[in-house]
Amino acid sequence: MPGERGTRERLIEVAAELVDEGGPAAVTLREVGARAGVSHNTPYRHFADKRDLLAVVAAGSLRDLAARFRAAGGDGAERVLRAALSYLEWAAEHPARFKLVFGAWGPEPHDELGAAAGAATEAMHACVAAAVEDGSLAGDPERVAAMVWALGHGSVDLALSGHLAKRPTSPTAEELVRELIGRLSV
Amino acid sequence: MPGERGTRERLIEVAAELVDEGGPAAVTLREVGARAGVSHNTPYRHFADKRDLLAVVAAGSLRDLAARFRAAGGDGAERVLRAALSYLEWAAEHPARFKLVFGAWGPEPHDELGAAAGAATEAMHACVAAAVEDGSLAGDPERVAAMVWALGHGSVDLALSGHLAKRPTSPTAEELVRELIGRLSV
DNA sequence: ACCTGAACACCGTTCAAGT
DNA sequence: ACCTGAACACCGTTCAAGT
Repeated sequence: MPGERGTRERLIEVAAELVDEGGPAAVTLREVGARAGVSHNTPYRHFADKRDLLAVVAAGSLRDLAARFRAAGGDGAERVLRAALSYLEWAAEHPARFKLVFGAWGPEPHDELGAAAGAATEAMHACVAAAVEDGSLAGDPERVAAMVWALGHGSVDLALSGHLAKRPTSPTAEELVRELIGRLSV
Repeated sequence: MPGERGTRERLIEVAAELVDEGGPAAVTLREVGARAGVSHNTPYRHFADKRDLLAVVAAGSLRDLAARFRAAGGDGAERVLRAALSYLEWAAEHPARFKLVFGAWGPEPHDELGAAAGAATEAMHACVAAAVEDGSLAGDPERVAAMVWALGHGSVDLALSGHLAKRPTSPTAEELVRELIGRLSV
């Protein structure tokens, strides 16, 4: 059948679903197995452990993000703004997965997750480098890219934690990103 | 004895220790009880559940942060910079507690944690409002404060997740904060 | 008021056994 | 190669009972 997929792909799909529904804590291997129609220890046939499964889910989300960056339209500073706004949208669509991606993975690195993070970083840097080159953004490209990324990330994370909207007059994440890029524009 | 403290305070202390050692996952009520010299269900005499205990730990950390903001020396933009840098230091000293404070608390709010977050936000806003008033920072105070907070928070969070230093030439969190405040200065 | 011991339901992980 | 069922150690939470 065309819709058929391997067990491994179904396990990843189901785990992502569970993360979206109730955060990483809601992902139990027993429930993953049940929803995928296999036993609760079948995941060990495809992943080293629970952390590995969650890291693969996170890596997939980061690859989606990188694809959005690459697909951002416009030129120069305008394109950087659109890429940054797509970051906010991505986080708003899957808040729990956003928290998972940037959560506590501990000291030991995970290859696939690290590679996906690197690719997303590169995609954002490419947007910014082009904008600095065509003269619509001013400053060292490395620093500008990191500032946009950090401010966008921080806005979203504070908003999701409920710590940004503590004051009634607090600006939104989108307003912050627009203001920063405005100030970085030549 | 002068060093004596109530069971409740010891439980909070021990839980904070465990968070620092191995993240929220390392905090088991059994280990908290053992280290505090009580049984594993004594915490339920003092806290609604595990989440409540962790939220109280997080609230204490946020009160420390607010105190550092208030204690920041200097004037105007200089004082904002020092407050922001103390945020970076605070996160670097207790990375796991930082992740806990801004972690996933779910939809239902926690009174003490919410109040502590509000107090920290107010302390940062007071620094920025003074700097805008004395003319060393330019812009709407609400927005400037939120930008500094968001960029500082995002830098630290990305650094702790290992996603900031993916490129060899990546700037540090401190460099990003300095550059932002430099650009916001008149 | 504060604490304990036993108990329940649940979870990650392992392993011998099945096809 | 892939999956299952039983088992182990562990955890959050509850509760009757103790002082």
